[in-house]
Amino acid sequence: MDLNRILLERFGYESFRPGQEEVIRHLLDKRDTIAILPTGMGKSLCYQLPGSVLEGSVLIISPLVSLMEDQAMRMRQNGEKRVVALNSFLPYSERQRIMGQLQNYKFIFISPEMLSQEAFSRKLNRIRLSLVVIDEAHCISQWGFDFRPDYLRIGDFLKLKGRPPLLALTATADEKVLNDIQHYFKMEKPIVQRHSLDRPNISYSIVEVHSSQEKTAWIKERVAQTVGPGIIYASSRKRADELAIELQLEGIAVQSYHAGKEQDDRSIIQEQFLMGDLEWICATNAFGMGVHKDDIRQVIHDHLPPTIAAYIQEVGRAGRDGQPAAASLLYMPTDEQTSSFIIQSDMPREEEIRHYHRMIGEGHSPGSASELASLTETGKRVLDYYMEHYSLEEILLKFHRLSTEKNEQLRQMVQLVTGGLCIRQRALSYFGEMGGTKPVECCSICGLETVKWLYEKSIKPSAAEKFSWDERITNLLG
DNA sequence: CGCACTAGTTATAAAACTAGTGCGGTGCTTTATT
Repeated sequence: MDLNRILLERFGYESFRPGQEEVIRHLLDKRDTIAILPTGMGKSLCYQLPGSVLEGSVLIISPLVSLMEDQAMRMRQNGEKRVVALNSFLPYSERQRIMGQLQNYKFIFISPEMLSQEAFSRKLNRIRLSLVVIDEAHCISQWGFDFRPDYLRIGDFLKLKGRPPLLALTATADEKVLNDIQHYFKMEKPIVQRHSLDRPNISYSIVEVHSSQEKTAWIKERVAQTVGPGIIYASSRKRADELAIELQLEGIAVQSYHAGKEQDDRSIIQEQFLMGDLEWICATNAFGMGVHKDDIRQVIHDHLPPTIAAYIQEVGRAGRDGQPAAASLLYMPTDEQTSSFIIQSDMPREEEIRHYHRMIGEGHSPGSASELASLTETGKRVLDYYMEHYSLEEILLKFHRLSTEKNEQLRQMVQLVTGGLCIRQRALSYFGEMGGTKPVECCSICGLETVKWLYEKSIKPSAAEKFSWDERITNLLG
């Protein structure tokens, strides 16, 4: 098949980006494929092209409603009209209508939760699928086990005999994430298409301080003196708000972003950041997925991310245009305990698990049993999944392992920060890469010259060049 | 677990201690007996 001709005729591109053609060929050969490609390397083409030549529909499982809406909108803008994002944003009647004629859509975006619904998966089983895509597939590791158990149920759905090839897409995957993807999505001898995670234009630095006031002062000075746009990652919503206010008082165009804000506000803030109306964003880890902004110059961490994979993912949002970018992480020794607490806090404790299990065994309804066992709503739904699949002893063992794993991952992150080794090399070796040539501005361990470009604040674009408010709202509404 | 904040303590007054308290991330889905 002449893929280059199809690429030009249907998509208008002269040539493939690195990795794309290989992934597409694997899929056309009916092989399960895991593609680790940096964001902005045209991941969506990897399923759009095969989808357009194969018979049947492409099912794309996406972690966020906003992400699927965004991608569906882009596809429609590019002329593909047979695309639909099925989610709770749609009125019930509309959803029913779409479900009734599902086979007429070429590209169907859904969440893992939607896939778990009987009515929907039955419908889906009756139509012909040419390809199943799991976008941002690392979410299985990040969320599946203790937060969004429906990620684990995707595998149950895919068990069906004669399913089409499966494509798992992600930008960052360490060995554990790769194993989780293969195992829980029940992939068969998948081909792994990798692209190096090294980003030579990003320089890393670790800044050791002794209090959060010192962190605040450092951030204020840094943001005042150096170029944006940038993202500041904080560990709590409160801290993100607090930093945003501090910086606003300095006259910086900045807003905070976290899950405690209204969805509409979140969309507008993200859009303003993309358009350049906001120079900085102070955010929790809620910010990032689906943010297509190439010119982010800095990422600052006010806290310790829970894993190296999460850290590299957040840092990787800088410098996608290939121009120099700086990643700075502020660290004080007590940060380890704070991070440790956060990652352990939502996991059900052994006593709660035993209690819940006993109450269900005695015939209490899941609702009342979870209340009696003082479980959170999330904890309950997670346990419900495990109780459908495992015995009590197996569940306890699984949670024990999960907890140990989380601590170990955090320990590795601490090691990256305090170990005194080259940060780039240490991070790359964590992903099993040897590390290529060392850039001049590598990291604070290797020694950074005064990074001059950081202090060359450019003139801001005039307001006239930007979109008007009305246009922006129209864009938001798609 | 650690941090920020509050209330209570001291004792011829105000600020400085101490003990106690609350808080800490990520998202999907809700179609029914009133």
